[in-house]
Amino acid sequence: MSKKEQIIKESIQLFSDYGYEATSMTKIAEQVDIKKPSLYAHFKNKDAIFYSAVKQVTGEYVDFVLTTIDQTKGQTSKDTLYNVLHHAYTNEYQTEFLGEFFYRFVLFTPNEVEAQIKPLIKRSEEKLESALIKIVEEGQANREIDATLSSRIVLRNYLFIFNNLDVDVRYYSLRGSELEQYLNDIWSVFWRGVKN
Amino acid sequence: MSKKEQIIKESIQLFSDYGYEATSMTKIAEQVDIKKPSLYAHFKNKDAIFYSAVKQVTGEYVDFVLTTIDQTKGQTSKDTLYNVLHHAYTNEYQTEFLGEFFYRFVLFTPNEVEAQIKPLIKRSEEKLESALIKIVEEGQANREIDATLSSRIVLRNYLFIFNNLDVDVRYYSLRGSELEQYLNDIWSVFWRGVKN
DNA sequence: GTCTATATGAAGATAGAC
DNA sequence: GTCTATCTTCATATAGAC
Repeated sequence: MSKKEQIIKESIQLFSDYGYEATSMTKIAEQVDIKKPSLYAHFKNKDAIFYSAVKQVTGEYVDFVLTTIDQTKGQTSKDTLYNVLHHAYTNEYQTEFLGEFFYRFVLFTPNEVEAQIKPLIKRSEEKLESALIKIVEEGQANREIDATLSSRIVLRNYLFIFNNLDVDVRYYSLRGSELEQYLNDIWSVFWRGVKN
Repeated sequence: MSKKEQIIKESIQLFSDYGYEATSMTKIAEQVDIKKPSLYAHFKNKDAIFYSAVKQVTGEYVDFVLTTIDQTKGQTSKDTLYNVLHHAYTNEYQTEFLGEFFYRFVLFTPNEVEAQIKPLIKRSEEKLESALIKIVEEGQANREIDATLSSRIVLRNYLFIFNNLDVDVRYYSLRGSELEQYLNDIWSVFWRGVKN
């Protein structure tokens, strides 16, 4: 791994744990075992490191979810929707790493970099939504999902869970069987609410 | 309003908008129109201001919701649950002010003050949950809500919406009829999922 | 309680040698 | 590319006069 890649990797972890302001260039330099001024040989400034970190995380996040969707296709829509959700929340990489960073900065973007990173996040959301709406519409065509509900409402409710479950997982430190229980409690009411 | 109360009031707004680290003592002093060192006549340090701010916001938040529950009682459980949710999200004080602060620091507590404020937040949640579980159980006794679902599952789903709708409202800047639509989309699927 | 002046430290960033 | 040394700015916080 190049020094530049190392810097991005370690800064993702630090930004995740401490937030933007509380992550100093000194801390980043320590993590990659160089001195602070050497960082400026790789990046123009702190904002540039942050931007690269966001770009990498949003990219990995989209790839992760799209791959999961691909791998779970060919099942019923119910199973696909459930498995995508389940896989996203029982995969350690997603829950311990991507999610923490992603949601921290989606929800509370530092003012200095807001204009730069909002488009990155918006594009990643659009990609996921267009993949998921297809599954919902297939489910309605199959009569698995109530077709009197608009696909927009079903998708909105699914995304509401998909996006916000992360908040609860993090807040209650849900893991293992507790997480499994929580996920099923939320899923079961959702499915009762949309099934045909 | 005393100077001390003014400091708390203005600091809530600043912490809300900029976060903990990015809110400086200088900014707080400017907002209340005194010089920075004068702040230290009222509070020991920045953490103490933050603690007072959290204490006030969590107190007001609990009062707001409990008052809403009281005012909407005597209706069906369905109406009470819906109205509590609706009132919380169409009240400007809640959406523009309490929510922003509350969720910012519930989700991402600054490390310096985490140990002090976690108990404040936990207590406020417990109060709300014990008020809401009663309404759910009444609804099950009335046969409005499916009694084969445990009250814990129903409450969990309701709180999931109640707490996390805020995240979406803020993220998508939902207001007026858009907010109303969003809220109804989420509520309608929830209610289909739990009703008898 | 409020101020001016100041201490102390750490932040982001640069200059320039190697 | 990496370093030491340094600049500048701004942070929290205190001393002590009024």
